[in-house]
Amino acid sequence: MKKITINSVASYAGVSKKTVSRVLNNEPNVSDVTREKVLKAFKELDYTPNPIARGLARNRSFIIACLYDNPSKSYITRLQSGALAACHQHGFNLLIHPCELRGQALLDNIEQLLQTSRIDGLVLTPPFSDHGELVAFLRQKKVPFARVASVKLDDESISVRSNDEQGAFEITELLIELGHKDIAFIKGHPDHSATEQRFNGYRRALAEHGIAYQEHLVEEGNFSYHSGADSAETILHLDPRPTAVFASNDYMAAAVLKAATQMDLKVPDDIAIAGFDNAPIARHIWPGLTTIAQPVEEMTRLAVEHLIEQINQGDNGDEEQQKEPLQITLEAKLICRESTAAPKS
Amino acid sequence: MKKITINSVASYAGVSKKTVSRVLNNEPNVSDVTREKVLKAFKELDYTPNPIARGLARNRSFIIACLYDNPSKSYITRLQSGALAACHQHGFNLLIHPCELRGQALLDNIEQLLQTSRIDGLVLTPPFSDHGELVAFLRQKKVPFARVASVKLDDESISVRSNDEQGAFEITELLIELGHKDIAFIKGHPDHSATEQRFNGYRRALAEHGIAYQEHLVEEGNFSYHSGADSAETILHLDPRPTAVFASNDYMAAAVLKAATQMDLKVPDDIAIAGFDNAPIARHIWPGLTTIAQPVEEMTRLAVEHLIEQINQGDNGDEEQQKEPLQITLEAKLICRESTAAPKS
DNA sequence: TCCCCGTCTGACACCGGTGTCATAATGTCG
DNA sequence: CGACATTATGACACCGGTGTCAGACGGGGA
Repeated sequence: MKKITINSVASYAGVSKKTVSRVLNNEPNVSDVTREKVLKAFKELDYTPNPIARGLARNRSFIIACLYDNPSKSYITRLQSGALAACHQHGFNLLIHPCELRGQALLDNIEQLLQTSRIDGLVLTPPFSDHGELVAFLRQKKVPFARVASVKLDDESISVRSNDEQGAFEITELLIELGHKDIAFIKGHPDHSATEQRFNGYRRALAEHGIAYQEHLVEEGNFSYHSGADSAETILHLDPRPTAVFASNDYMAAAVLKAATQMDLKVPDDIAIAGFDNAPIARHIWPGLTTIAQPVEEMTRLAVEHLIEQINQGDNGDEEQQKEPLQITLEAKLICRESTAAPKS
Repeated sequence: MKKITINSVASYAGVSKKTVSRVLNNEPNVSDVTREKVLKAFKELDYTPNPIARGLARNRSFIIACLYDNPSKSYITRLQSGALAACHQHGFNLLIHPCELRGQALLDNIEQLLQTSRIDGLVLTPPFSDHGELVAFLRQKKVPFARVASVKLDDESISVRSNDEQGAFEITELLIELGHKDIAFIKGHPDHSATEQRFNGYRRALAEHGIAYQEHLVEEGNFSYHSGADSAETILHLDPRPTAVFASNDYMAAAVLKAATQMDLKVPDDIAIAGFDNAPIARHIWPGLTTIAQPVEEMTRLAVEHLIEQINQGDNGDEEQQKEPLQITLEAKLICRESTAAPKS
């Protein structure tokens, strides 16, 4: 099996390289007859253009990278799967790039990534989506990027999110309507902008239902299971004990559930528990966790789709013709499982 | 900021392109003085070679792809993280390629991947590691590949595994030594070769301890939580009920735990449960699951490391000089948590 | 001194595509 | 029917590196 290049195709079809290239890229000014000849040659020789050569000539790699630093494996794989779907649809490939937000040298790390892999664009996922320095850096370098689940909308870049504040509001409201008044809250990681959003939703629900905010019911977490366990330790030993706990994600909620079970508390009768994200664990434990499901795949898919669009159009001479800042908000969905019910008394 | 190419460096250092290239690739026959001049130019111009151009000239992409089809998110991310570690260390990048084993066109899918991304090598993870057709296909196409956790060792390709049979043996033996005699078993996905290995370990432990194998205690699963739930349904309603359940992975074990809890059975007193893999869920639930921890990252890291070595040496003229079939087996570790204890009576 | 040989270096073609431009063929209008 | 615009096509340089080969240089043996 010998290699089929554009030259083979050209001589087989009896035309020049350039004409073959025209057909490949759907350029105008190719007669129907010629086009047919070339297409036939493609098929008969089973030709696939070499993306590397293409990349060199057009200064493109057809690769985008996905940045993340997230403790939740399921979140990561959902991001990846959404990104991949969009990539494959447009002939792109995806590079994954986990890296630490707090690393002493995030920007250096990214710079090196850009240098060594020549990616065409970047998808920022939490907690990078709202990292001001990084965003500024990418803008200055003119690297196309899109943000997933970012909060700070600056009207200049692609951003796809879901409404965390509203989700947290709804789940808190659910607890309130079940009759809970003392609802503890476990915050997420301070670097994630979702953390503040979810906290805000919690407070707004309390406020709208005339329930006083009690600071001692709020614990600092960081989205990890471990931090949830620590917070649970404090919350479950309060006197009086709150009748419900709303944790900013499912891992922390699972930790609360485990701690409660170990203390022989019945969930949801003795204490109701709610989480956020609809991670697999939410339905793998008993009782299943009431939580909020976000369309993570879809968010990422859309973000990447628009990113690729931007990359491709930046490629045309038209240059910046369309400063169309795409900002999309998708709906999150409340999922009720067994971990929430009315308080006992 | 203008682009720095090999030409800029060459003229800055006052040498030819080719000499710069020699320095870049650590080729011999460059005088120390010249080398210093070029290295100085690298630093002062802050030069990074363009991997795409390099790739075109040497017919390499410096990218390898990781194939998987696995329901366990944590397993996937562990694979990825091990593969990435090795890739980054050697200046490679990683492409992820989830795809369905059962797809009508696995080989077409892979062929397309090879065509469109020109990857330098492939990492096969379960269940692809033992996919005979795929392996034959890759050999025929002369695509370098390495296998993670494969069972069929054919002495011709790189393969890094851990001993599943032994792990399953140990965990079964643990249950037996605790006093269990009726130990149910839930099999994994039939396409995964680990499934048979784990089953074999279970049977060997029974045999070595003089316990008769009871076919009705064995259920067919497929590694998914859902299949675990189905199997649990059957097993927990057997009369007499077995005193222990060993599931082929932690998700299925978690499903058994959930089902048992819903039936008001106490774990481990009424029924002991063991899993496999040490997935996060094993320690996120109560009681924590006794399980087997495999060094998945390390396995993948080693596999990729040797894959890259093979790729790089195949690049030299030496051609196949070293038919060194690398097959490594790493240790798995038994982790005891609260889900196992002696039977009640 | 001459010849041979190993070391060091650069000119040049090449990898497999794309961009630019010139030119030929065709159509359109006054 | 000639002037000119438009479409179709190919020659050639170019992207940024690497491989091949020839030539310059210096040292050692005859």
